[in-house]
Amino acid sequence: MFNIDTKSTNPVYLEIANNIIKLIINGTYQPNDKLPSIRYLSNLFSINHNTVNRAYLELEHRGYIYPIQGKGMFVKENIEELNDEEKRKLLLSFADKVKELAEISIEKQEIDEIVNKIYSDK
Amino acid sequence: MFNIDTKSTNPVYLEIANNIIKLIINGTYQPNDKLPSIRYLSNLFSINHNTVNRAYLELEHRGYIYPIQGKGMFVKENIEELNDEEKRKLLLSFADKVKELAEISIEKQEIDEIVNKIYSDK
Amino acid sequence: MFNIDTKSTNPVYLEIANNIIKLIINGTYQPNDKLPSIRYLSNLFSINHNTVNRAYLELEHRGYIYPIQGKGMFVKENIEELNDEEKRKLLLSFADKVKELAEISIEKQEIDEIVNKIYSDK
Amino acid sequence: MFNIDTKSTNPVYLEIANNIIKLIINGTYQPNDKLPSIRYLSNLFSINHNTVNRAYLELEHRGYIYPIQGKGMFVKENIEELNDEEKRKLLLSFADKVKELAEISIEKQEIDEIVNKIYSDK
DNA sequence: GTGGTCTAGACCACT
DNA sequence: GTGGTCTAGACCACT
Repeated sequence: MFNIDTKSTNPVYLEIANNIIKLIINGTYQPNDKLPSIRYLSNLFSINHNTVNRAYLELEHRGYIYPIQGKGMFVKENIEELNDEEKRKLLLSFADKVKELAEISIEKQEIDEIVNKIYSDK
Repeated sequence: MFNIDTKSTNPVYLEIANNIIKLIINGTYQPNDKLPSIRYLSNLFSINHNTVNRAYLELEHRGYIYPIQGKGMFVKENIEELNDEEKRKLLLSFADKVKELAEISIEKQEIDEIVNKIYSDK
Repeated sequence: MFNIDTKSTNPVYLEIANNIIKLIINGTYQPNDKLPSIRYLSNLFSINHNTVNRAYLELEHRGYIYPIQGKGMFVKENIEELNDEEKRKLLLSFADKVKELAEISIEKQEIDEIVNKIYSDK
Repeated sequence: MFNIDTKSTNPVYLEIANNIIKLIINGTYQPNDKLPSIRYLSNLFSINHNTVNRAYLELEHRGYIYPIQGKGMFVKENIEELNDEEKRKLLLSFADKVKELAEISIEKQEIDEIVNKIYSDK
């Protein structure tokens, strides 16, 4: 379910935050659902709990989650707008990626094949 | 020609290095061509010369370029294999991006539209 | 243990890198051992931390070591091939040195005495 | 006759200077012999004439050669002491090289073979 | 003018 | 405390 790329130059806390946003967008975590505990995720990824904490702080700042003292972090309600904004960002970033490929003369056909393969595997 | 994304979490030196690799792959810089000088690029991007130097050091380590003392940095010959490897990496990273979009239920149609738009603009 | 020759025309960062390679080859540092921290070595040699960092960057590029964020630099596994390659280089460089001496008419006997002395002192 | 290692981290002007010293020590250039012209060597090594000039300046400073205005550079007389000093330095540097090899557990036998080979080829 | 190396100092991410 | 990145500034070797 989680998919943290440690080879990325993204800071680990951002990798985690972005991952959780995707799980919220695709409905894995619904409004008012409890998110995994800091301890659980820090064990899962073999990283320090402060790093997971920082990821949750980031999500709280961005308006995705809220804490309940002593209980954990929970998904906020009415985040459709945030989700749409996030999708828009991901599509823009996708478009940049496609432009990159076009600039180095990758054929459109090669791109279509990759996209078709992924969507037919679903 | 250059396209440095300062909003990226990539270190600036990697943004520069990756940018130059793309310009080598698409043939803007041919084998034995002289690359822009460290001082020129540091002025162009308003960054410290050591950062550009680090980018060129990275490209040298990866086998893309070589220095001539007092003359500048030049593109190596016989880098077809490096270029292919780099293209392969970019396509893999593209596939990951598409998988991300599929996981958050972006419709294939939306993706196809973006790709079509970019390739028809070319 | 460390033996940095500041009189050498080698850049300081290479002196450090080469020194550490020798300590890896002779087994002082084993795979997955933690290397001295950048700050420790920069204090030890009274040089700037960036210079030690550059030495470690060099070793990382050459495939000898890897970093763990917040923990330090560690010796890689499966570096036998690298070690053999490095030994080969040192023996080639040694052969060049001997040729130099032969060319200026140093007697073989003088060379043998030096070699014998060093190996009997071990 | 000349043997300039451009891969060395030695500055090129020092490589040239050291090379000429060896040619003086082994008698290729005798006292009062004229050394090759700056123009000749800069063509031979495909380098700028200033670099050769710098090498000759170095040799002049070290007491090996003297200039005659409009005629060129010549080997000094009575440089036996300098030659001995230089030989001593080369032997010390050779001894360091051997110590290096001993420290990385190169067998004495391997060293002896290299030395024997080079001296029997002479 | 061009790259190579180094210092002093700063701030960030992660432990 | 540990590595990673960056700035500002300096001096060197080579053209």
